Amino acid sequence: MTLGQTRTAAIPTIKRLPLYLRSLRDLQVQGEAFASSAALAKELMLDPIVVRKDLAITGVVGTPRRGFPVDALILAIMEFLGWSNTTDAFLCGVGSLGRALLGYEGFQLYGLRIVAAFDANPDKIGTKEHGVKIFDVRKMPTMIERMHIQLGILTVPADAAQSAANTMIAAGIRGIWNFTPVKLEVPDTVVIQRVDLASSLAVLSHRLAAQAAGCPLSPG
Amino acid sequence: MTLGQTRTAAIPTIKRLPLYLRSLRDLQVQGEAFASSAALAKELMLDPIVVRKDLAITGVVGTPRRGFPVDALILAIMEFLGWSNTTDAFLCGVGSLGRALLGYEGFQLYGLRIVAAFDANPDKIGTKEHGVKIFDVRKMPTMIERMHIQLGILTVPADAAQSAANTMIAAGIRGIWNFTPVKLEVPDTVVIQRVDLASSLAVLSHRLAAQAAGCPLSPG
DNA sequence: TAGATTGTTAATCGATTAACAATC
DNA sequence: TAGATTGTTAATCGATTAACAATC
Repeated sequence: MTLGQTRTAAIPTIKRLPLYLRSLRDLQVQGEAFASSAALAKELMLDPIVVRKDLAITGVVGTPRRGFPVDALILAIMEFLGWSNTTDAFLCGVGSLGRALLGYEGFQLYGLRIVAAFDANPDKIGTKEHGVKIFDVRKMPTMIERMHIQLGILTVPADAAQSAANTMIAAGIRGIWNFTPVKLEVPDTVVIQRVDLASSLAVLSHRLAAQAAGCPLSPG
Repeated sequence: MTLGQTRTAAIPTIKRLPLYLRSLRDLQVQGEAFASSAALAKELMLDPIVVRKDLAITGVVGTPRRGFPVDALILAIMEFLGWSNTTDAFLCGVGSLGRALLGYEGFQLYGLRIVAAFDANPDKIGTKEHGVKIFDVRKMPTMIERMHIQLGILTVPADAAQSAANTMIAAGIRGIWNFTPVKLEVPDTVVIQRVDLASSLAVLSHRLAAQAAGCPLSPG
């Protein structure tokens, strides 16, 4: 079944694509034209078979004895992820985490540009943070509509998360990158991706405990 | 095979434990003594079977018709994750992300306390951020040894990541929570857990693209 | 050509889901 | 007791790993 240009891919594969992208960009800077699955696998501590299977979804074919063309692969991965064309996003909640994300310059590599931030605190409204202007959160809906913003970054306190998400969605946001610990209830036309520090720390804590108990686990 | 107190558990299960913890704490505040797998599942949009299987690794048994005892379950999950006793951690790299983590009060719920921060910038050394003192990074090794710190939080720029990790490990750190995009090379006695924003954004981007192409995906 | 590397098809492994007996 | 909910055993599903033919 053909679904337009978007082929369905496994989540683990999609999570690895940015890792390849980073390695490939390093190789590109070093002037390498080709990268073998073995070389990429070694750098990322993966199996070469995983690399070949993952890269297959980009449609780029490698050549035996040489590997995969670096430039073409970078373009194909970015295209696949929709990172070729910059996506404009709004950030809601300029606390310490919100500020940190506004200051993160790496997002441009992922085709993401935070064009405005919003907060309820009058002291913050009208100021700038890392070059991004902070607006009154009450202006967010009209600005989302007017600028056709599709992606929202949610960095408000937990108790304001669901309400802010509702506002975003009502105004037409299609995806929310959720940095709060709240499980948002949203219509299934809206995509939610949560960054869960607690889950990450849980895995670390458990692996530390397992190590201490003398049972070395494989890297997760 | 008994491996001390630590039972081996699936990574997906471990990642879900903090979610249960959060829901259970809410229920505890509401005065609920018992929680059924169905109730927890509904709140977290999971299958009740998943909940029961996950909770089984804590050793807490539920009672038919009532569910699981909330208080006991909270304690058991925290114990399982090693969050009952506070873990002292050092943070290395007080950029915008480092500052954000220093300001995050939620960590105490996860048994984590950042007791000192380190940076190479003389302007930052000697100051405090969110109540945590910032020291010269050159003092980090001796302080790790003296205070028997086991956990390091890495928020330095990418090009300083491997070197800072080496320093931490040489001084006796056993686990690193890695917020840089660098794949660290470490001895396998050291546990690394990476928080990868790019992977998270990749999944979001891909799901948005899939939605746009008219093929709704199940939540990941 | 010989040999290394790709891409694909099959086998394994592990997590999720289903079915159902046990029990309060 | 009847009925709801647990816990376990089996079935399904999907990702990883292995095997190997194709090809430069």
